[in-house]
Amino acid sequence: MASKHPNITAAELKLLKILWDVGSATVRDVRDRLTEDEAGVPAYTTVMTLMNQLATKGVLRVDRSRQPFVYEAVLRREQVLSARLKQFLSQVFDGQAGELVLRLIDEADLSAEDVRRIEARIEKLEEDRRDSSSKSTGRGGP
Amino acid sequence: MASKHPNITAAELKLLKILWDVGSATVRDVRDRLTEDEAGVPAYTTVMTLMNQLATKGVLRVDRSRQPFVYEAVLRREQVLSARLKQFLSQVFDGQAGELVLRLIDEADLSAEDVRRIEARIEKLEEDRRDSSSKSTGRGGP
DNA sequence: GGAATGTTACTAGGTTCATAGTAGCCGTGC
DNA sequence: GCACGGCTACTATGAACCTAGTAACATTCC
Repeated sequence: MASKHPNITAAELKLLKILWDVGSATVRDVRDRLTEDEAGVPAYTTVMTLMNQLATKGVLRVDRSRQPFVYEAVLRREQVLSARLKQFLSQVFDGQAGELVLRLIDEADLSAEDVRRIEARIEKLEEDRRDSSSKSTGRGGP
Repeated sequence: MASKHPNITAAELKLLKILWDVGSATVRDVRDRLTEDEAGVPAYTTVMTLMNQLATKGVLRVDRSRQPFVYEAVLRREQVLSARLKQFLSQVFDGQAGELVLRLIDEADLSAEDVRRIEARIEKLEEDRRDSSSKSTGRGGP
């Protein structure tokens, strides 16, 4: 059954990311791309189990007309990451996004490029807000 | 056994937050403060079990000289939230903090105050970086 | 001191999760 | 057509987690 926001576990997410990167892949393809992190690459059948779980949840689509089966992500990266972020934000930071951003600026090492982009985005956000409130404030005349 | 980064589960974190807020509390105090979310307030003994698990992990200290026992957080809010953030950042966003910040700016609804603070923090960060690179770039005059 | 009430210690059940094995199926190569 | 190699389906195990109950213990109030 396909829910719009299925619960995706950590191990599943790792596989899903690979699917997003390569577009579509077989179990073997995915397993080959798993970088050895701590505990080594999981067994072939473990990867298959996880991918089938994802398929059951409606996160992946399986093309069974090909042999071996070809898997492909149904949910877009954007959706999933946003849902995860939202959940994390409320669970850990009680929804206080401002706090989280400040902390990231302080603790994560942002590149100069990152900083530039963030500034631009903040600038844009403020402009948008000025524009949408200008009719009521009367500010911004000729 | 007290580890510096024990695994704190979602249910445990909820209790821990209360402890951070009130300083120290009994099982009953904590339970009384649990706001009814989805599934109602858990049983008294459930709260106790969780708090004892936290104590076992070294997250809480228990004063057993008082009756009922009084619990208090050992780990500071800062440490725990930072560790969680770090884990989330690497697990979901592959460590790309810039991406995460941009997404928050776009999707979370930041207050005007939030935006102000973020701007200031970014400004400060850039100043710091200018200062620390001025000796090598030769910029900044005699 | 004994009953009532609250607290703690211990135990347990049900769920999700990560991991993987085994048996059987299917197509290929000879 | 039959053996072999890879693939799939099904099943299993062990850990972590959330929840909670029961029984024993302490405290207090008469």
